[in-house]
Amino acid sequence: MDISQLPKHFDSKQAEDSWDAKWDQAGVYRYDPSRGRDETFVIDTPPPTVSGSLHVGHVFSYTHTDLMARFQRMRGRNIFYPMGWDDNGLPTERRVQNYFNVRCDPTLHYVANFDPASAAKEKHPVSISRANFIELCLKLTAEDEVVFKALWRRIGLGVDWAQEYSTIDNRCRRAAQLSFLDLFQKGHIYAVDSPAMWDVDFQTAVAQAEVEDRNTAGHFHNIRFGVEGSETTFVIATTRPELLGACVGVTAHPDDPRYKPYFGKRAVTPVFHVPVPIFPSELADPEKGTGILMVCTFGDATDVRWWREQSLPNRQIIGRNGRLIPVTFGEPNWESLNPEAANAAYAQIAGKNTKQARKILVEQLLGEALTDTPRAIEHSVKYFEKGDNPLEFISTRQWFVRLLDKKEELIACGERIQWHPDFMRLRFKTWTEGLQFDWCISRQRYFGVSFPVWYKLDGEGNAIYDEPILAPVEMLPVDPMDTPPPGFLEAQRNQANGFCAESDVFDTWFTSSLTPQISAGWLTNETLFNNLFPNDLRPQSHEIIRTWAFYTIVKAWLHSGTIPWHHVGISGWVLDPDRKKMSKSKGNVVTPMHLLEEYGADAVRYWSANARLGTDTAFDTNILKVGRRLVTKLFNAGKFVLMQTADAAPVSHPLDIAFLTELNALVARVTGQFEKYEHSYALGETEKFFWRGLTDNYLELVKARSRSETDAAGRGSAVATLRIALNVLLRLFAPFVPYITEEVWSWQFAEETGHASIHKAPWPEAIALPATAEDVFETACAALSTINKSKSEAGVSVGRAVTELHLAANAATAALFAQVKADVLGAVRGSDCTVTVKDSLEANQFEVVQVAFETAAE
RNA sequence: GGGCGCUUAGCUCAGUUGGUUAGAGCGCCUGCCUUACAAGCAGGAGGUCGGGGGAUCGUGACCCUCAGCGCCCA
Repeated sequence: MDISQLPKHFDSKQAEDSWDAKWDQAGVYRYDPSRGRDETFVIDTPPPTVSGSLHVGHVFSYTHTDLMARFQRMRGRNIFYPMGWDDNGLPTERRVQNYFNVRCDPTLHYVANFDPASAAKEKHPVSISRANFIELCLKLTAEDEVVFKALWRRIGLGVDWAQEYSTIDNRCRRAAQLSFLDLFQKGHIYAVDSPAMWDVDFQTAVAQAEVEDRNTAGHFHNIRFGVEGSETTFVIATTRPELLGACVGVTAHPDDPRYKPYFGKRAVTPVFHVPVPIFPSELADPEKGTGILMVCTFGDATDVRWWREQSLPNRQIIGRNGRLIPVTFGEPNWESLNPEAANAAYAQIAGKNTKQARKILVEQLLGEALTDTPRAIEHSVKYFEKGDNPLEFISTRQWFVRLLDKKEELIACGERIQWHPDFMRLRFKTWTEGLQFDWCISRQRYFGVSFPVWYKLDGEGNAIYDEPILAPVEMLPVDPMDTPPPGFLEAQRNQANGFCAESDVFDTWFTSSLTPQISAGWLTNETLFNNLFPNDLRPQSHEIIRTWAFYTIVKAWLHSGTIPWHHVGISGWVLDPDRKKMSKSKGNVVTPMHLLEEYGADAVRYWSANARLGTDTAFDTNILKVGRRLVTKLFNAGKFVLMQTADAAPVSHPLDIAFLTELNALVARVTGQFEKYEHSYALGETEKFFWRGLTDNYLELVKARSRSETDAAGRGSAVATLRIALNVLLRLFAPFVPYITEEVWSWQFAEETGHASIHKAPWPEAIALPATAEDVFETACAALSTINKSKSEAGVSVGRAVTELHLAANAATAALFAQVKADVLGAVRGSDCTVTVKDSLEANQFEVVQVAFETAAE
C-alpha cells in the first residue's frame, strides 16, 4: 500500500462498514469453547429492553463494557461476550398497545391471521386474545431488535453474535421455569393468599424493588371516634378517610398517657358505627397527627403488619380495579352497631374510585365527626415505578421467593463481589438490609414467561391451590395455558375434576436474574457452564442495583451457593447539558445514530471512555469533537511514521532510548489502570503521551534524522523507534478507538506481525532496550520549546531557519543537551548552537542568550 | 429522617498514601501554510480549589460545621 497517497482525512463511515464486516467474517469476537476457565473472560451483558427508547446512555455504558472486553482479548483472554434482548414485560405490552391500538382481553379466543393494520383505523383500542396479543409483542420486539443490533455493530461492540438470546425465547423460558422448579424443590418458593402491593391500573401485583416513594400532596383528616359504652371520644388523624369502612382497629403508642386508658376497650367508628379494638403498639408515633390512628384493610404496610400481629379481621373494600367493592354491614365479618345507617352511607361510595370515595366520605363526616378542616400535607406514598396511582395492599394469591430470612447471606455475597466504583457496594447493602417483603414473582400480565404450574379442580370446579401440579423438567418450556398437565386431556381444562392453568406470568426479573446461567448453558451443558460460571464481569447502571444486580445475586446464591460474577462495573448516567436526567417526558433525550454519522463511532466511543465508572456525565459535544480530532491525528501520525524508511538498525540513539523508556512506563501505568477498571485514566494517559510526547515532540525531534543521508545508524534507530512507538500506541488505543487503530494497523503492522487484526494482537508489554539512558528526552523537549517560544515571540514561523543560537543552561542540563543537540537543531532548523553554563538555572531550564532567524524569503 | 456521591479556570473534568509556583481539553487572545495533520502547529491570558472553623511544619486533599446539586434508602 502506498501510504503517501492516502487522503488527509479518515473516512470513518466507510471504515466502520468495512471493518464490521471483516471482523465478523474473521470471527474476531468468537468465543472458543475449547479453552479453559482461566483463559476466559466472561461478560454478563445487560440485555437491553428493546421496546425502550435508544439513547446515548446505551452507547455510553455498553462502550464501557466493550473497552474491558477488548483489553482482556488483547491480553490473550478468550472472551465470552453475549448479547441478549429483554423483550418481555410491561414496557413491551404498553408499546404494543399504543403501536397497534389494541388491548389484551384474555377471555377472547385466538383469531388466526389477525391483521394489526385493521386495528389502527379504529377510534378505540381493539380487544384481542392473549395469544394474538403475544403474537404482536413478538412481532414488534423482533423489529426493534434489528434496530438495536445495527447500533451495537456500528458502535463497534465486540459481541459474539453467535451468543444471542432473548428473554422470551425458548431457552430463556426453559431456564426461568427450571429456576422455578429448583427453587420450589429447595423450599424457597411459596404461594399465599395475603395482602400484596397491587397496581390498580395495570392490575397486577408488584415487588418491593419496583416500588418507589413519591412525595405526594394529601390531607390529614381529624376524625372523632367514640369509645364503646361511654360518652368518651378521641380524635384520630388519617390521610385516607375513604378507608374508614375498612377500619378494623385503633392503636397508639403504649406509653402515650393520652390514650393509655383506652387500651383493651373498643372504639366505635363514625358513619359505619363499627366497634373495633384499641390496642397499644410501639409502631405508633405519638408525634404524628394526633398520636392515635386507625388500622384499616389495608392503608399501608404497617396496617398489614397489625392485621397479622393482632389477628384483626380482613375487611377489604378496595377492589382490584381500585374501586370500592360492595359490602353489607351487619353480615358476618362486617359488624356494625347500626347496619342500616352504615349501609346507607356505604351505598354512596360503592363503585367509586378512592379519590371520589374520599370526597364523598369527607362530606358525610362534615358536621359530625370531622373535627376541623383537613390539613394539607406532603407525605411519601408508594407507587409502582411505572404507575400513576398509589399502590394498594390487596389480598390476592401470589407466588413469592422467600428472602427475608437470607439477608445476611446475601449481604455477604455482596461483600465477596468487587464493585467498581467500590461505593456502589453500599447501594446493594442498604437495599438488602431494608428488604421488607419476600420477592413477589407472579404478575397478572400476558407477555411473560408462564409458571409451569396447573391446579386440579375439585368436583365443584374450584382450584385446589394447595396441591399445584408442577411440570416435569422434560416438558419445559411449557405454557400451561395451551398444554395440559401430564395425565390430563385438553378437554378437561377448566372442567370439574379436571384442571386449570396458572395464568400468571413471572416477574420479568425472575428471568433476567438468570442471565449468567442462561448464557452459560445452565443445566444443559455442564462443561460450558463450568467454563463460564460464575462470570467475570457484570456491567450495569446504578438504578437497577436493587433489581437486576440484587436478584441475580439471589439466584446464584439459591441455585448454586455462589456469587454470580467477580466484578460489577457500574456506569453512570448521561445527563443533559444542564445536568438533568434524560427522559422522554422531559424531551431532552439525545439519540445516538446522528452522532455516529456526524462524529464517527470512534469519537462517540472516545466520549464514552472519557467518563469514569460510576460517574454521571453531562452530554457535551465538545468531547465528541476532541475524539474526532484524535482519530484524524492517529490517521496522519500513522501515515507519517510509516512513510519514514531506513535500513534495519537497532535502537541506539540516547534520545530514542529515553523516549522508549517513557513509553515503557506508560504501558505499565495504562495496563494497571485497565486492570483496576479505570479506563478513563488509561485513555487520558495514552492520549497525552501520543499527542504531546510522540507527535508534538519526539516526532519533530527525529524528523531530520529519520531522513538523514549521512547517519545510517541514527536514521535506523529513529525509524525503528517511531515504528515501535506507533505500534505500541495503536494497541493501547485499540480498545477505545477500534476502527482507526485497525485501519492504521492494517497498512503494515498486520502483515509484519502476523496479527491480522489489532484486536487479536497482544497487549503491549515493556520493550527490551539496549541500555538505560539519561532523561535526555525531557531535555530535548525543553530546548525545543524554548526555541519555539522565541520564534513565536518574534512572530516568525516555526519553520523558519535559525541562523544564530546561543543558549544557557546549568551544567547537568548542558551535558544532557549535548547528546540531543543535533536532533534539536534539526527540529528548529538551526545549524549550530552555543551553550553557556549558568548554574542558577533549574534542571531542563533553558534561557535564550542570543537568537537570530533567517529573513523571510521574498 | 438516615446514607452515598459531588461542588477546582467561562465550559467539561483530572488532581490516587497530605509535600515546590493547582493541571488538561474545549473556549478565548496573539502569532504561524511547517513536505503527516489548518480537523494542524507555536505561544499566552484566565483559579482567594462552595462558605466558615479546626488538626498539621505544611493540604484542594484530613476532621467538624454550614450551604447548594444529584442519587440511594426510609
